[in-house]
Amino acid sequence: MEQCEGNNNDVEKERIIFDVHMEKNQEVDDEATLKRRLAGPSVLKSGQESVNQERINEIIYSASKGSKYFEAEQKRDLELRNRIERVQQEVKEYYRKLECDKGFQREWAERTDEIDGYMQELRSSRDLSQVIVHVDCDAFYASIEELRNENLKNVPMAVGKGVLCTANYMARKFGVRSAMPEFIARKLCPDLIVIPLNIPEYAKKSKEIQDVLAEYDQNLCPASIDEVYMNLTSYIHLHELSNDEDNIQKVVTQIRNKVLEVTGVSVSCGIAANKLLAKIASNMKKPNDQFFVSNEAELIEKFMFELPTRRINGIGRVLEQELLGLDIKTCGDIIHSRTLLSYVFKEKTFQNLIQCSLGIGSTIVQDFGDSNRKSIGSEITFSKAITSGGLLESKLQSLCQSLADDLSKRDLIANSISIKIKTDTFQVHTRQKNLREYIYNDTDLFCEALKLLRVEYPLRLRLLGVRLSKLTTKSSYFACQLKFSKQNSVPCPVCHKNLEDDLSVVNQHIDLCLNTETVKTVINNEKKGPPKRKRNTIDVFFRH
DNA sequence: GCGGATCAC
DNA sequence: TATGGTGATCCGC
Repeated sequence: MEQCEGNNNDVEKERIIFDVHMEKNQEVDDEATLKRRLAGPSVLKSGQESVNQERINEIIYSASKGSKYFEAEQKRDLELRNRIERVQQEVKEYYRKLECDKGFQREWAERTDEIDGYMQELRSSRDLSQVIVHVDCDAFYASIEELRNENLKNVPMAVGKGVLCTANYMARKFGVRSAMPEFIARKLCPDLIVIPLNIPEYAKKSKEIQDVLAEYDQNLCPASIDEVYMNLTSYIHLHELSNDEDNIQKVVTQIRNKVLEVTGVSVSCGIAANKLLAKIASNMKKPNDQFFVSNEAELIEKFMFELPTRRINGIGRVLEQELLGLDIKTCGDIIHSRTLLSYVFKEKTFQNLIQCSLGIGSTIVQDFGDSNRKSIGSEITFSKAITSGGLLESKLQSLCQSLADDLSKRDLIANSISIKIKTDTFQVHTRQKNLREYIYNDTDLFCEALKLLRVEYPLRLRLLGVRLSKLTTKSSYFACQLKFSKQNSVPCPVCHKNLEDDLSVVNQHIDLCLNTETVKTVINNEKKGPPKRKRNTIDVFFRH
């Protein structure tokens, strides 16, 4: 009973804090959240420390006002704020029940115990034995363009077409950022030089960088064109280096110097015991520097405690706002409000929040390459909205053609197709269909995509896309074929007819037969691939 | 299974 | 005047 009263006092305190927070929230200017939204997702990127964010947001806001994009964003912002308000009302109700509803008090206390048990399990599963480094190239595309043309080094410059992909640090001082439309960037920085994309160059440089890094870890895991995870544990062992911070820092400094020397690109590194922490760490000291996170559990949790939620990979603008609506700013706040959050969010989201806030993450650094691919697609934005009809359908056809090329390059066939459309009011829709047959050539893609598209007429589109999923490789089919092969004749696994043992003959025949359930089953059995990586989930939760 | 929404880069 | 392309995942229905 005593404990129960203690809890009640705590609840009372929480409720008062929350009410004060809600009152403060009411005072926030209605346009403030929209201004932040329009400022884009990369506001907290490095190189922005010295800019006057308020002023920049004001310029972006007035430059956007009146456009269809603006109106669409305004609508989304309103929906988000309504959602947040609904959750806040829910929370008020929880606090009300906590004050007077004995049954709910008990449930809440039990839930808290359960969560604490879950956290203990998570903590005991912590693997702190690995030395993992996240390598992140600084302003990657921009730094490559500077290597290609030295004159660009001393001027504000960005890379992209219509929308910017990245900006050099000089441009960032003006508030120019990735994902920003060019015309707004020019308002912020009239002298901005904008360079068109040279993706093949960037891919080449990316490979060069990976080649240097591979000397330290052969199994390195590229996370994107400009990011790599590596595991230095073996390297340190092999070179009989001691495992202390000093030594690790030295090795990473050496790696960064080597990358810079060989490729001309500066990188930032995060060093930690898992990928989650390493990723956060590489962002702590950008550009051209490194940050070390201890591998002692206590220090890790201390590090996470003060960390703003947004720094976690996977917590974006929306979830950040939703959390702020509950007065949650840091990972420490997440842990503190854990019971409430277990009511507010779904199981997956909740567990992820708790895990991340404890600084627990995967230690698996392994490149699955293309074998893990779930979908492949192609989409295009039109310079002017296109209405239903021949022109739109010819655009669809060329999308299907390029997609078919991609498929054949990767030896893939697909069992599901979807189209994506964005109307001239920036509303996005997808239409998906599972197929009875595997498809891969442009004609079949176009035929299926066209059916999905025509249903939606009449349309006025600013974007059209096609995406394929339920993929498998043609070669997995070859493997299946070999299994069945005999000396000089091969039975077709579909119709069991004996075929001449000649690759092209068999291939042609099976292409024709590929639409039967039999083959689909065999192919799926052959496929399977590496086991799916699972999060450390413990299902003590939400058994009902 | 489908469609919308969110997220990363 | 004007706001990208590719891929993944989660959630509600």
